Amino acid sequence: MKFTLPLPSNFSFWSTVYSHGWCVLPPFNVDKEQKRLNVVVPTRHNSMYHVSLYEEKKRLVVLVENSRQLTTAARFEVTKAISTMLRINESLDEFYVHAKKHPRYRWVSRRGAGRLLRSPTVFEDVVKMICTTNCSWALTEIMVAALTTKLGVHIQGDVYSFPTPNAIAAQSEPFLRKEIRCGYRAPFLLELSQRITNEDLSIEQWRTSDAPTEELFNEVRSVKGVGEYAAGNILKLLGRYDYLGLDSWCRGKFYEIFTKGRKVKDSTIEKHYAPFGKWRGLFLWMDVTKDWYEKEFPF
DNA sequence: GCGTCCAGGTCTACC
DNA sequence: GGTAGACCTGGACGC
Repeated sequence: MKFTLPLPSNFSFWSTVYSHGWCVLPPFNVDKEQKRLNVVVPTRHNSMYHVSLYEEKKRLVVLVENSRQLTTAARFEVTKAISTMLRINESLDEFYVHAKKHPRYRWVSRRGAGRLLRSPTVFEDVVKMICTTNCSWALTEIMVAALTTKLGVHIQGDVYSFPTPNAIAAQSEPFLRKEIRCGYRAPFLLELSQRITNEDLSIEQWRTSDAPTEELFNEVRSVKGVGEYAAGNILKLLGRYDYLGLDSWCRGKFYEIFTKGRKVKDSTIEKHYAPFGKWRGLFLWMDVTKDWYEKEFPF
């Protein structure tokens, strides 16, 4: 089944797809030949839709690969999920006004940069973020691939959904360590999944929470395995950019761009971005990923 | 091929 | 509040 969705004038599909590494972590998958983003969209009634997305004539084409017909309710849910993932209805006008004031960031609105791709659920974003901590990107890919193929639902071909909190909570710690290769992160993933299944943590409400950012940050930090870096970046995916979420890669890029490769303290980096107020985390991300936008396929 | 070392964030114990 | 060490894996390196 195929339908299209309108896109705002300042929206760039490809800039959003390649806003960070999520697009290559399953169930996301990029088809470079056809310039499509493939995703698996779960719905409330446990239906899973394998969807292929691409831009055509300023509209987003939604191709549902595993269903010929969608009910009105299912189509509404799929549309809502895609809009959430691509941040289609999130206004970045204020950010772009800010960016245009600085010659260094004039390229940002021109490229339609700033919308950070996110998963259908907050749970998926948080699990993936934990899987990026203290390891190489290659290991993150191994862990996420194992989570989907061993604990997700098979959709079609080599496509699997991302596991639910229930699916992870039902596993043993040794299984997560040995089969998912997540090592010492295993108890963190188990505790997170169990807190959600026991209804001790309403993680999906974070995206619509109107709590002050600092309060939300502390709640995100209450998840074991989520430290300063992970929480800062999870917050960016919740639409809050007050924290930098620095990791070794970001620090390295900052040194390269601003200090001729000389290491500086994190507090120096924080002072550098302080003038950007609540958008500082996004301005940092624009700096460290600027060279991505000059390539068709950054990775 | 094998062993050793290192990088990568977070947690916990300790001062 | 700050710091050291442990956690675990893949990759680089030397032999």
